Amino acid sequence: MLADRRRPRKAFTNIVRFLTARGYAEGMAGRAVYAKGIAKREEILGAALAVVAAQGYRGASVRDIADAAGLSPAGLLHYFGSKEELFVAILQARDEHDLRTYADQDATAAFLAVIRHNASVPGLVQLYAQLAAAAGDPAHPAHAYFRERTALLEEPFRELFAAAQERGEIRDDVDPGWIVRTLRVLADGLQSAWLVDPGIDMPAHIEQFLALLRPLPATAR
Amino acid sequence: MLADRRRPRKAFTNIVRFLTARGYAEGMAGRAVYAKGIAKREEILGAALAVVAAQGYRGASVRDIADAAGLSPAGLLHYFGSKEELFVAILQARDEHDLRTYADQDATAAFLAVIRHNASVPGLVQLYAQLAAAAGDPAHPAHAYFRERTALLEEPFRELFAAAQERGEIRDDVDPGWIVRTLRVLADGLQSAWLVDPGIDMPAHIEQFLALLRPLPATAR
DNA sequence: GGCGAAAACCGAACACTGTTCGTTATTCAT
DNA sequence: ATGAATAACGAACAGTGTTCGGTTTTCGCC
Repeated sequence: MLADRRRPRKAFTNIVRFLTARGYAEGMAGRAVYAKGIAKREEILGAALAVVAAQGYRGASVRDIADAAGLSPAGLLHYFGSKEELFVAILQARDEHDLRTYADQDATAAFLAVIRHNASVPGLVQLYAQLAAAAGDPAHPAHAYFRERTALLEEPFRELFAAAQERGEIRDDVDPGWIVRTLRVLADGLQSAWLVDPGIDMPAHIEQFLALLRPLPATAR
Repeated sequence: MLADRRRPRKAFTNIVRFLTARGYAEGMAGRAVYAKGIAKREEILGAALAVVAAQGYRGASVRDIADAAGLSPAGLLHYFGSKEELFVAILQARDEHDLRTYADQDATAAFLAVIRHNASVPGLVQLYAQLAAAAGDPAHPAHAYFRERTALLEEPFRELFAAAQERGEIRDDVDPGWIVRTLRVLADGLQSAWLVDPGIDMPAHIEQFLALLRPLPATAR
């Protein structure tokens, strides 16, 4: 019953397992089943991201992406039901990659690492920001995606911060749910702002916020 | 030379004056000069917002908006050079309205009042979130708009928070620039998140953040 | 190893998008 | 009342995402 007092580690391994088991990740990758199809699907995702990075979200048409992937528009739509679903699939692939890459790190360290890495892939950030806004429409595929993703990611983070509170590492007069939501909303907003003004130092900004959460110096001095 | 120690009031009056003088507000409202034209321009703005509120951002075509305003698409484009500029003009009109409405209030109170009011106009929030994301593209009209708006609004807020720090009302170990940027980014991100999950209490969330800025109880107890 | 069902893929068409252009009708200062 | 600028339109345009019927390719199974 005594709480584990060691530093939190491998925070996301259970999420990764849950996601892959659920088919959220590359397992049920749409309608691709043949070996060639699976490879092509991956190629399309890469081509789409490259086109977005090169021409921006606005300038990325299905025809452009299909050309870049060596495919006709109709051939592309065979894998992803629509352009919107293709874009969502890119974000899902990114999630899966990030989870696998940072699964064995401390939660906040992984969070900061992702943010730091994002600054090197503006095309992806642009796509994310655009879809996060479009997710406001319940009919948009991104809506369900963001709802699921948020619920899935916030839960373990909440527990981690609650544990950190009990350990006395962060102030105990703030709700862990509020912290997690703030971090998410702050990160999303920062990325949108960073696209407009690349001078913004996203990791430093987040770290400043985390510093605000440190406990009051009542017992410290 | 002694600083005014009263509570901050009428925080935005100078901004309003600056904006209107610059033509940012309804003064240089595009190409409308005749009485009928000015009225029609206003009608289009209202119709566009109504269509967005009713059909969502995605479902709001130029033809729909033109119909709602009793105009042909070409007639509409006479006032606003493009659909994107029309949407930016809606946000500008909103800014102007908000500034006039809350100009005589305390800055943070006005900020919270705007957020609170936004929860009653989801169409407008959706439009704002969408354009804030699109502003990442330097070629998009929203880019220049958001850059100007950010610079214009953050400056006085920064000074207000710096003054509040000197008055000892908020912790002095955080950069006022960071506070202001965080508030903006937090508000923007919250609105996007609220569109996905309307259960979020935006004003309460912001107030929680402001509470974190209150000075440490070093002298208090 | 060839059969056949399913997947992969395409060409052509479709409805719709935002925008341009030439032209006509209306406004309003002089 | 005149005339130059504004207001407004119809028609056309290139481009969009998507659908559909059909052909080619893959690959497990007998």
